[in-house]
Amino acid sequence: MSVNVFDVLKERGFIAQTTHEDEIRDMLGKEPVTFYIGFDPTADSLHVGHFIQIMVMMHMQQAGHRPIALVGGGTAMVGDPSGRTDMRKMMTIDTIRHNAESFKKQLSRFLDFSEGKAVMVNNADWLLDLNYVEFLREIGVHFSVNRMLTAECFRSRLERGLSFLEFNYMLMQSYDFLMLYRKYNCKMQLGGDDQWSNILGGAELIRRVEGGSAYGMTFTLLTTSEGKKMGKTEAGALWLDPAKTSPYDFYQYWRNVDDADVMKCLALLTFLPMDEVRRLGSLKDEKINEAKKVLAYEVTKLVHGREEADKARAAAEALFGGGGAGAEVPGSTISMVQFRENANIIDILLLLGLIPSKGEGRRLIQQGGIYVNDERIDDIGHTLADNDLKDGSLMIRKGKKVYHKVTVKD
RNA sequence: GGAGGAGUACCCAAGUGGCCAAAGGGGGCAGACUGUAAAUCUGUUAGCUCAGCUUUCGGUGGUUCAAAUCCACCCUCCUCCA
Repeated sequence: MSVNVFDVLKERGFIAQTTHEDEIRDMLGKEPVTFYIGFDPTADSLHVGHFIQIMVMMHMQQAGHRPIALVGGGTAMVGDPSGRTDMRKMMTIDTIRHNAESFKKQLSRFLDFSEGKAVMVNNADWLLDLNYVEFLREIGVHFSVNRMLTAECFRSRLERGLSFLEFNYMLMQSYDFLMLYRKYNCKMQLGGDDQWSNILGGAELIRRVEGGSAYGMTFTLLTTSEGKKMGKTEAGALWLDPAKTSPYDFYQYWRNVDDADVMKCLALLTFLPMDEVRRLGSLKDEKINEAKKVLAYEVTKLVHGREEADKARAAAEALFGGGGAGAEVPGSTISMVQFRENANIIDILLLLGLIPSKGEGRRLIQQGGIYVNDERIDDIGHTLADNDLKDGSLMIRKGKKVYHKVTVKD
């Protein structure tokens, strides 16, 4: 092994906390290591927050280590209190099962699961059949409530309330680590920095029960320079599922990150060499737009593939760069009948889902935020006519950045 | 189980009979300025058949010409006691 993956992760800014920095570095440098990261299926798609963990797994796999992707079909039944200020809604078993399937599909796109190079497990397989008393006697005995309560993730919740259900989450996750240690000789657990206490719990459990050495490492959460969580949009999270967040929107999200966050995102979310990352990240003023284009393209390519990334980039250039009459511009197709029945500008905006209510539409127009074929609409009673169509389509723009191409077919 | 306290729009939070579709802040959206950035400034932020009407202040019912505001019951959360 030429370059130690630990150094790579460190240089790129992934690592937040480690249990034993030197030992971990040594181990990763001299032998293939089996490690795991857990993903609780709380939604039907992974999002960008998960993607950073996936990046880590890819880096590790490339360095010859073996990732275990754990889908938390069992732990999702309980809900992780870490990083939450309020109680989670309990999820139904069917929902969790469905989500777990989606997670599996998405994860298998990023890692090579052939020939045992990576493993996918679901902790429902061992958690759901546990016997309560046995579990308490075998595992529960090793946990000190006093100590757990001093953990940051519980302390914040003591003020707002913490159910016994959630309190057990740490034990379940610790048990996962123990199971994987026994079954796969899994020696490391990685995760987001909010997982630190849970990871420590597992590493300590293994040391106590098995006398073995287990390690943990956490990664920076993706936050903006102002400390806000990244990957959140008004519509919710930035999903990896193209049906939930279109590749175009995904591209645009990264195209529009703050100047201050460009370098961090390039390091964490692309495989570009660090020299290049540093070069792009140090660009100033409007030059930094080049870096943002690279970022948007590279991340979209990783998540959605080259073809989708090309399309997203072409659409962006057509719309913002005044380039060719964009082919892959986001939009929708309606029938001639629909077009004529909704000729009123507000009706068509509503039909296209660009506004949530007519009141919103009136406001937008009154404030000059709606354009049809690049002409500002200033009358809330404006109606579209057939000759607004150019080659059977027209372009509606809302604000500065939201483009929607309407194609009308018979 | 007992004693107190609280539940207001996307979030925080003011409002304790009419002047309340509800102050202020945050967030969002739009405009100006710009680099598809940030900061700043301005407007806006329940719905509709929009200078009028309808629905909204945990829920249900009541008092009143008039209720977010008063009364009754219920639900949820918090604190202290057991």
